[in-house]
Amino acid sequence: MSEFVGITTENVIEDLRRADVRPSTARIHVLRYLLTKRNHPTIDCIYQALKPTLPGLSRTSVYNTIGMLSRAGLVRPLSLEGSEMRYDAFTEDHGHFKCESCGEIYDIDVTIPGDAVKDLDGFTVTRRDLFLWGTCPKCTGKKQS
Amino acid sequence: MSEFVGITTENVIEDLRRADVRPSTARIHVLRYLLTKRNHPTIDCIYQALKPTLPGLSRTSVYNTIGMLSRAGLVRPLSLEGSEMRYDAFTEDHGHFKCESCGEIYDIDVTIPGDAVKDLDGFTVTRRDLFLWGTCPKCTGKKQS
DNA sequence: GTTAATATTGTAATAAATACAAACTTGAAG
DNA sequence: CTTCAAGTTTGTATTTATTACAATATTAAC
Repeated sequence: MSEFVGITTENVIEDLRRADVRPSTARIHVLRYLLTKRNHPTIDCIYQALKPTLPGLSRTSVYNTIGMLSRAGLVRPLSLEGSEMRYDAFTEDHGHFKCESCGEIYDIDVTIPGDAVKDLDGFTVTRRDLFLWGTCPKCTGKKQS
Repeated sequence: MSEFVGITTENVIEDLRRADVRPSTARIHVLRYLLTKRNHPTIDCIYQALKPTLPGLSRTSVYNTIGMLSRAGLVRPLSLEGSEMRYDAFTEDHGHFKCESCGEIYDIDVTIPGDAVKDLDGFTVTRRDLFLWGTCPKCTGKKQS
């Protein structure tokens, strides 16, 4: 059924249960969407994508669902531009690159050594993100040709 | 005149001229505000703070001014939450910590080694930011007492 | 001072996010 | 199977950040 091996509806329900989130229809579909398409969608992206499958879906529901999934730690919000929030089902530590030409967002591997961040005595860090902006290879290629 | 040594109105005008930005009243006041108070204000903070001094100031002007200063590289926008953009006159490479308890934003020293970010062949990076979220020492203290 | 170029104002429009009450689901207990 | 209470979802209304734009004002070179 799933486009990707290992991400079946059953798996998604399992994920939800493990995080103590009741596996309702909306939640299953939203999380499944985020896990299969890993394109950092906005609320509206998710809404538009799921509308055909779930005709009764409302934008507010997507907000609620995403809020629930974020609180449960299954999804992490990222604020790259300040206007439209984006969401990522991939919660392991990694960075994000936003191409200023095409708008595409890429996950990037980051290993920040402990001594890179100084003078943080007394601070408790619960979440971190390295954001990079610039031009992606695709767009660099286009400009040159 | 200035609350801080070294940031006089003349200095600010100099900064603007060097960046090829005409030193108009609004621009001088906004940049001077950002350079002296380094509190990552929102557009509305700046507007409210400067209103008494510049009675005719409009919110739109602050947007325009900040837009100009950003394009000129004198100010850098940071998106920490996705709803309200924040701005920083400090454009050297550094990170940001947002306290989830009191909302305060702290500048943090960061030295990210070249090899910390992998697989970025072909990407041109023009801007980067390490964001940290968590609890600041002040709030940690409050909770314990 | 005049003039042309540039900045600013203020209103109106757009769009994201939240609040909330009414309607609907869900799943366990009788 | 039916009922009930708890939890979800909907859809409208509201709030708030941001942008668009035309009218007005300011700036700086001549």
